[in-house]
Amino acid sequence: MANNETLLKKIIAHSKEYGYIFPSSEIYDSLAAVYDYGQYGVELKNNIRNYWWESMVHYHENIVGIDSAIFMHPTVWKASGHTDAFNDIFIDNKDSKKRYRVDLLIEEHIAKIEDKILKEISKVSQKYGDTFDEKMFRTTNKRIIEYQNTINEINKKFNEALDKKDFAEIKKIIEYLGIVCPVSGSKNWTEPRQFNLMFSTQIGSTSNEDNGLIYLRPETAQGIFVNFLNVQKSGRMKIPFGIAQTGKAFRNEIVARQFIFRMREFEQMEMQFFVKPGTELEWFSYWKEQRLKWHLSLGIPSNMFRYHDHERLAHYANAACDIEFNFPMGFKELEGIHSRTDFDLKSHEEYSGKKLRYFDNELNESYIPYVIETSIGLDRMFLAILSYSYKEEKLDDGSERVVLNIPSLLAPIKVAILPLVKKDGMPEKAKNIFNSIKTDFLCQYDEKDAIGRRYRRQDAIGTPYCITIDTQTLEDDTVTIRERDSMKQDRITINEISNTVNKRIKESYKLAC
RNA sequence: GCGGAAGUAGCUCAUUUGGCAGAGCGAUAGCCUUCCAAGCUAUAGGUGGCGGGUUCGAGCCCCGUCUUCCGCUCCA
Repeated sequence: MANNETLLKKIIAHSKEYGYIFPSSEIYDSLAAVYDYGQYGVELKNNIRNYWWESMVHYHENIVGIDSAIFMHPTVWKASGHTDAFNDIFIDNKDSKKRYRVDLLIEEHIAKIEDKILKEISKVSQKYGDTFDEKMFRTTNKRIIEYQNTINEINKKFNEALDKKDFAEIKKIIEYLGIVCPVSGSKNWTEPRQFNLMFSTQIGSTSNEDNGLIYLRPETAQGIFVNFLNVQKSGRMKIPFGIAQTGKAFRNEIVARQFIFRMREFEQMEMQFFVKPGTELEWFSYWKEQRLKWHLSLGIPSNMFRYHDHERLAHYANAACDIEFNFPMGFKELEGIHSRTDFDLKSHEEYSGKKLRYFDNELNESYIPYVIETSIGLDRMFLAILSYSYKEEKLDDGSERVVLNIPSLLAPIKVAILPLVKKDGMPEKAKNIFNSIKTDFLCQYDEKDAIGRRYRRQDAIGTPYCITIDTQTLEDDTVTIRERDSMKQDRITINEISNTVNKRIKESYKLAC
């Protein structure tokens, strides 16, 4: 564990030193849990996004992409459940330092009372056997009626306080009920507090009641759902079909840490797949499998990944699974695959009053499609690639090197062009080569310092191929091509550079569809 | 948000009763070098996180604040 902690630290330091990731607004002491991508970071990030986009949108004729706005009508978030679900009220126990969701504390308390009712019932039902009438008993037994009244009373008071956002009243209820912290056993509570997980801002001219209060989207999925009909009709899409989107999302995390794993501003790559009701679980397992294949296609070993099936499901799902990656902090969620049922479209139908249905010619009827969601964090994928790639190697000659074994398809710089020495016309020759292949790959020219040191520099930023120009190049137009991982060199002609690099990159991954 | 540790050059770290702020690596320019870091010369780079206080004098002591790291509740 200690090793893994230092590994993450090393990756963070390496990212900063070599232009991958910088803390946001660093000269002003940074902004917590916000990061900027540097000159190599942006290339890697773009390459990951492109690979995802091509695998999802270009290689599937029944999946199309969109790019919806970050600003959305505020009602979208009422319909999605975010306005309520992401506005939980928390309370801290001062002794155990534990934080609890107030509604869950109350729920637990109510569950205890319900337990008492059930005990009463089972006691009596054993006595009377088959002739026992539970309904009758519930409505007539004095004790049960009392319990039930208590429950109703708590619910009523709590909901009233919630509606009014009356935090003082909420605290009173908790104190009145004598709820104790399960850990410390004390009733030493802080004031209840609200953590709004959505960022809000003002927009001038919306017509809603809150004076133009709108939110930055906490997920990109809703942009897909509200455009479901637009895309389906304009694209003449037939079920099953998918809509994909990548883009920024924003969440005001209570605790945002672990580098770019959990940021306030992050980027998602989501695909919502619309299917016939009743077929959703088949499609769920299909996409579960497909998405893992996509990860493995990059050549990262399969033991770095694992599935994690959800036991407790979110309000909108009837099946859910994470693909977890073995980050330096351990196995953590990288991608989620959810069977979202018809929750979102149905809810948008209710709130918007617009029919969001699909007419199925085979069945000769219309229905609200069910949805399978694949949702991956781009920044998390970035961190996965980086933490898999970062290696400190001890070489045979006793020296050490730090290398990023980034899958070459995703590497920021693909080719470095290096004159062996800075004289005898080698720099000029090298610049000619640079100019002739710069339209094929992102290249970098470097003539400073000894050749070995330049190789190490390229290793450190993860450049898979180095082309070196030497005396022989001047005689017969051949160069050496050096592989980052093996450090082996081959001699090829200048004309072969593009094809060779292309071929080797293609061989390094299995096309994912 | 709460508790614990830390913050000195781009990076890693020195600088002790409180007395002129330093080194290595890196960077830049040049020299030397014909294939895997650590050859030579020169140069740049610091209001010691920031703000206040104590003191003749603060990087060091005190207070506040910000940021980062480590532990606790949600999520992609």
